[in-house]
Order: sequence, then structure tokens, then C-alpha cells
Amino acid sequence: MRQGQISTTGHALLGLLSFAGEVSGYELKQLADRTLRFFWVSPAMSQVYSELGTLDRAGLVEAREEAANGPRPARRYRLTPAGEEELRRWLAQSDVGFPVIKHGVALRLFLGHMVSPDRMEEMLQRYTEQLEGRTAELAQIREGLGDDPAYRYAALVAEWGQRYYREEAEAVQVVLEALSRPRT
Amino acid sequence: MRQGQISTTGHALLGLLSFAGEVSGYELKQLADRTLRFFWVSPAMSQVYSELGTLDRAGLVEAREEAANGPRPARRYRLTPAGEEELRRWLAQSDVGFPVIKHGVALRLFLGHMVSPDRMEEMLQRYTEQLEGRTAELAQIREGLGDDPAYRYAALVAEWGQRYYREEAEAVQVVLEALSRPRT
DNA sequence: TGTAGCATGTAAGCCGTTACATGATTGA
DNA sequence: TCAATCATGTAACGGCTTACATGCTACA
Repeated sequence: MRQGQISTTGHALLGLLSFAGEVSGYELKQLADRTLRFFWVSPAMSQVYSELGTLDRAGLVEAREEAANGPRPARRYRLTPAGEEELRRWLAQSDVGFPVIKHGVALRLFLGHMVSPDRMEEMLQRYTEQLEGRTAELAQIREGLGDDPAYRYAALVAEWGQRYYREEAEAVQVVLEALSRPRT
Repeated sequence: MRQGQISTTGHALLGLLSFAGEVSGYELKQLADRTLRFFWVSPAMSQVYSELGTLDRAGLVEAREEAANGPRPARRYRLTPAGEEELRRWLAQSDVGFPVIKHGVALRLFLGHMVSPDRMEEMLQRYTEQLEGRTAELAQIREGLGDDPAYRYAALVAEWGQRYYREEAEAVQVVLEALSRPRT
């Protein structure tokens, strides 16, 4: 029942459970891949399991054992009242750091004096393609949310993400143009 | 002389040394705070020192001991030819992952169904202010770079960053407006 | 005289990943 | 019958942070 030692990712999983009702570790990971991935990090499968263990020991989630078909039990987890309380407390009190970005493309552009122009252009082009892929994924997710008020906030975040990807694509075009101009 | 075990942050520091000439660990950290921080992560002081140790043992940087004023020697590091080679190799060959964002504001917006409207608005307002601060910092850095071709790429990254902060601020305004409208 | 900045490091520990281990079910 | 997907976990380790330890110099 000790707390304060739950990580942000732990709280994020708690948050997913507040939507999801009762899910297995496996399903929780899939949900994270469709949501958290876009604005946080989708934890590895193994971390989902270990985090659920921690949350369970802290009394913040509850496991229900299903008919074990195999050597290990099949568990489904749901939020406990204490878990919901902790989540609300964390949302109300934790301090919100400025976003941290690990942007490999920007890092390599910054070190452009050591990269061949061809490689640089290829990298930026590839990033543009990846952005298109992500935009498409996110558009599909946004569509799936519809205008159901239950997903109001998820929809806002998805729209924010789409905006961001669009802007990134434009910024990359600006960089490509600047690079194609001979330097003064 | 073993390599392939240098982390991305290690390579980023190698990259900073390719600009900086010869610097102390302390100066390298300061440089990282003015550059890496905006698109990667500025490593903790202690990590700068341990990373320099690793790079030294790998022959990628070279330390020159200065008159030790105190119990510990004062070291200044510079890139070796092997270090420059490794940096070029890494830039040419390493695969560039899609950027990873840990966006605490978006995470909390996503969980908006558990946050009071007041707290949410306060959080978004605060983020706007932080964005203004960052924008000002970055504007100053961009100015300092001038149009010196040596800082061509740094300038491009700084401009990209400014664009990004501006867009984030606009996106937050859109969210605030959406939240202030009564839901359908 | 005390505090901020310059300066270098070690130790402990958290967060998270990859690799490994195991097995059932479903469909091509 | 083979591969993919569902499903649950352990072990080892990397990367990074915070806390701690130490001491000089300049300045208010």
C-alpha cells in the first residue's frame, strides 16, 4: 500500500485501466501501443507485466485469475478504488515537466558539418515518409474515436498529434529547401 | 579501442567536441545545456564525466592534464582522429529512429476525465508560459549564431525549434478553446 | 563571511530494454 | 505442419539520475 514510488509510466498504465475496465497484460500493451506511444512511451511487454505486479502489490490494481490454460494463470486486471484515488491525486499534484524530446533527426542535422549532403537529404526524406505513416495511423485512431464524449480528451490529444506531425513535415520541407540553396 | 558500445548521447558529446575544440567536462555540460537540451537530452554532470571516461578509454577523445589546482587534476578533452572517424561512421550508418516524446502535458490531457477543469486550464496556461520562456532562450541562441557558415546547421536546428515552440503554443490555444466550449 | 560559480568525481539505485523461456490456439 | 498471434513471465544489463564528497576562487 506504499505509494509515491509509482513511476510516471505506472500512472499512465493506471490511466489506461481507467478507460479499459478489465484487461490482460497483453491487451494493456496493445492499448498502450495505440495511445501512449504517441505522446509518451509504450513500455515493453515485460515492463507492462512487472509494472502490473508493482501496482498490484501497492493495492492500486486488482487481479482476477481466469481458468489457467497452461502453466501460468491468465490474469485480468482492473483499477481498485485506491488506484483511482492515487491516479486523481497524481494528476492533481504531480509536477508537469517540460516535454523531453529525443529527436535523432534534429541531432544529426545539428551535426550536419560531418554528414554528406546525400545522406542528409535521404534521412530527411525518410523522416517525411515516416511522418506520413504516423499521420495515417493517427488519423485512423482519431476516426475510431468518433465524437463519443467518453473519448473527448483522447480525441483532443489525437488532433494535437496530427497537427504536430503536419507541422513537422512542413518544417522538414523548409530545411530541405534551405539545404538545397547554395550557402552565402 | 572497442567501439559499437558508445551510446547515442556519447556520440552527441563527440559531436559537441567537434565544434568545441578543447573543453573541460564542466564546459561540455554547459555547451550541452545550450544545444542538446533542445532536441535530445542534456546529460547530468556526472554522466558527462563518466561518458568522457568511456570515450577516453575507447581512444575517441584525448585528455590533457592541466596544472591541478586542488586534489583532482583539471582535464581538457579534445576529439582524436579516431573519434572524428567514429562520429562520421555513426552519422553515416546508424539508424535514425522516429523521435520519442515524453509529453507530460499531453499525457494529462489524455487523462482529462480525471482532472478538474481548473487544474487542466492552469496546467495548459503554465505550459504556454514555459513555451514562451523556451522560445526566448532559443531566440537568443539563434541570434548568437548569426550567419556564420560554421553554425549553419545549428542555426537550422534553432529555427526548427522556434517553429516547433510557436506551433505548440498555438496547439495549446486550440485545446483551451475546445475545453472552454460546452461539450455537445 | 558566506554564497555562487568553477571543477571533478563516486555510489546507489530507478527505469526501461533486449534476450531468453515457455506454451496454447488459430488459420494458411 | 508451420507461422502468427495470444499469453505470461525471468534475467541480465544499459543508460541515466540523484545524492554524496571535495575543494578552489571571486565577489558582495
